[in-house]
Amino acid sequence: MRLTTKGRYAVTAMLDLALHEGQGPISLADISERQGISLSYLEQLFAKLRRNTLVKSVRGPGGGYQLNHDKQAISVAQVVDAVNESVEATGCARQGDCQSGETCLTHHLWCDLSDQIHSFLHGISLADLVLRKDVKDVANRQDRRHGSQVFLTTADSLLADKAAV
Amino acid sequence: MRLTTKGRYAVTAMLDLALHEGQGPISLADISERQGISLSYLEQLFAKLRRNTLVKSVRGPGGGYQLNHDKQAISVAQVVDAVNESVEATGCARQGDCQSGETCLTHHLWCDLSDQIHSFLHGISLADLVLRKDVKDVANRQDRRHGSQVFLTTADSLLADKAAV
DNA sequence: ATTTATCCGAGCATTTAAGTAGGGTATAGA
DNA sequence: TCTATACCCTACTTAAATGCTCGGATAAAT
Repeated sequence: MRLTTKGRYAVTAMLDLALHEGQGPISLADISERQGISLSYLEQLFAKLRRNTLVKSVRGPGGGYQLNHDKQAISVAQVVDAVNESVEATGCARQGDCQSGETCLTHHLWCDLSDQIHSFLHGISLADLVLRKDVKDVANRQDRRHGSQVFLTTADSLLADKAAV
Repeated sequence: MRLTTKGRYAVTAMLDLALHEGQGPISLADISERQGISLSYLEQLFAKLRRNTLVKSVRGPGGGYQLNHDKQAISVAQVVDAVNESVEATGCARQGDCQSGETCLTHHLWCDLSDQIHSFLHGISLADLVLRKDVKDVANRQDRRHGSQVFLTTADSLLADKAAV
């Protein structure tokens, strides 16, 4: 099992798409600038996300990427899985043949751990993240800094202004 | 974050010690044979476990390793930590400076995940594992195969015999 | 036609895991 | 005292993955 910037980048980029939903296709250049991720690396990640039908692309000027499903229907676990970062703690892919064909001493422990992690990440959708206060705060900071027009509710604006002071 | 055979080996080896507690020092050669782990690699892992005072060693013939604390007092999390496999999902070690000094969009998500994993692994002690049926079954199979005398309760013997048929 | 963007593949530096190799040192027992 | 056993330690090797870069191709809007 491993969780590195690869999976974190993927989730961050997908969340960026979710945050700017309704603004048409979002280019990778925008995401790269806002989230501080290398453009070429983003391309590779989005190739996998597209193959897993999590996003759809529009080519040409004004093009970019959009979520292919509803925010609520995309879980963090799906995104992490899509870029090949398995959230699987066993070494035998749950087969139980960890020790030369037989079950190793700690097999079930790692199965339990895998279940924990998977159900945790599966229970969080992009929509859930968009609603979180800490996410909103960071998103507003990023949008202000990179000159994107954001659609804030009055309440959100007041909160953001307060946070900025 | 990463969890590979390194951390799994460490927990498996520590559990082997816990299972054979009261039989004097256990040699790494025994653990190597029972658990199918390279002897030299075990030596490296136990160097770290010893530096973290999780085990104590006895040198010379008849020597080996023993748990340095009570089974109940050693958690899986401690063992994994000892071999430098941090169960930390953030890339900034919780500092919140993930994106060029500022907090990245998904920082809090990975903090939450880290908490989940850590509290799960912290809540499981070696004593807990020793009591599990699946662990007992594997341990009995291993001991029978490698000719070690095991101290079974009558109930355990019956269970093990049944399982062997 | 030119610009903007997604696509696609090759390649590369760095790190880590996992294991090998080959020394040593302490000690129980003959 | 000798010797076998076992811990101890350092250094190397192999393989794989991460996180990039670079160069180019294709599609579409101006």
